[in-house]
Amino acid sequence: MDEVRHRDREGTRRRILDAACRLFAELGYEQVTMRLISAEADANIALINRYFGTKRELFAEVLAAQGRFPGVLEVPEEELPRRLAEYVADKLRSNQGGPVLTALTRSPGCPEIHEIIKDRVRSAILEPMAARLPGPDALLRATAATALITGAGTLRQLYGSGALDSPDREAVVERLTRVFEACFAP
Amino acid sequence: MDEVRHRDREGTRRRILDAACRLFAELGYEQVTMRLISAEADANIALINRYFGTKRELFAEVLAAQGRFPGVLEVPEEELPRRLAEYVADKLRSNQGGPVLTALTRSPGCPEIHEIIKDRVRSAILEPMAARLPGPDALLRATAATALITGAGTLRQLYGSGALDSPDREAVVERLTRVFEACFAP
DNA sequence: TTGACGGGTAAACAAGCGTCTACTAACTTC
DNA sequence: GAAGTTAGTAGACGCTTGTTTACCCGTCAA
Repeated sequence: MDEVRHRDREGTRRRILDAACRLFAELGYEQVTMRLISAEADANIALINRYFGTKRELFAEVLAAQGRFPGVLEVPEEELPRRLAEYVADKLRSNQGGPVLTALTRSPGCPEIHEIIKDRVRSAILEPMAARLPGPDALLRATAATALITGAGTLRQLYGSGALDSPDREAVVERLTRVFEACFAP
Repeated sequence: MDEVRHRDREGTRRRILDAACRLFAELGYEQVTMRLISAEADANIALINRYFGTKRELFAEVLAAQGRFPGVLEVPEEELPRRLAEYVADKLRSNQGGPVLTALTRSPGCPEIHEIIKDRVRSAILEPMAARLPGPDALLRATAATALITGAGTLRQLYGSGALDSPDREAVVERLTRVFEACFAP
């Protein structure tokens, strides 16, 4: 029997936004369909367009709802390389980067959301990271580190629990720490 | 008026394969349609399926036709970091990696070709590179370097001629060289 | 009680995709 | 010259996509 559905505009809107966030973060933009979101949010498809406009706009709102690079950067500068290394080794291990990183590793090359990803990566990752690096070429060094994170995510999604974490975790973290240090060194 | 078309099976097959290679290398898998390939190759769509089966199989044949990581690895070990740095700074500057690298930077997260990319990246990049690295953890170190190349390609495609090459090229090459050295160091 | 407002729903829409079928016409073989 | 083989073509097929339309019906003010 059909449950009587509550008439709860804000609640429904939030359920849709949460579902979209989860799905985009797991599958990327193109693999997520409106029908998949509606099923996950237990809401009618038409409501997605009614509340958010187009799929593109919904995606933009999901990314905008994300904060800056999650807490990883809030650390003294000398600990940053190790912290990022652990992030790559652990967080990426469970495919649990946020929607911004997922957009970089699963949905690049989709022209529809090119500008959105571009702006969000800059404001959520590149610029905060560059701001923490003293000395010249801060943006270049932040870009190198971001490239490493991005590429690691791509390979991780390709090979699952292979390669990057098949030896003991400590060896991986140690290696990545040195690489990040090379990215940041003046 | 319509030119009389030669009946040239091998020629047509090659035109299709070349066009597909060019397009896949520029746009990635999903953005390339069968109709786009047929137009670029100036051949009828049905012929693509006739000669290559499915789009997926055509893509696999394009990747298989590519050699190993193009000549970049054929260099003494101590010159490898700088060589890769120049490759990333220059070759990626013009979006001219081959179809294999493009698949990594524009078409990851497409389940349809997951296995194809996986196998090809391993055999064309990871394993040849690991084979050139003496000492333990060769695969891990090759993976780190590949992650850097991949991520650099992704960011490059995102920001165009920005970030990674906005300062003088020499600074970029110098920086990347150090990072690759950190990837390869025992 | 009535009437409008608005959240929710089902169904259809147009467009694009990969793929396939039926046909034409050029070359080869006898 | 007739018959058969085969490269090439046009068009449609079935499916999925994002998006929109037309319609319900609970809620609440008058």
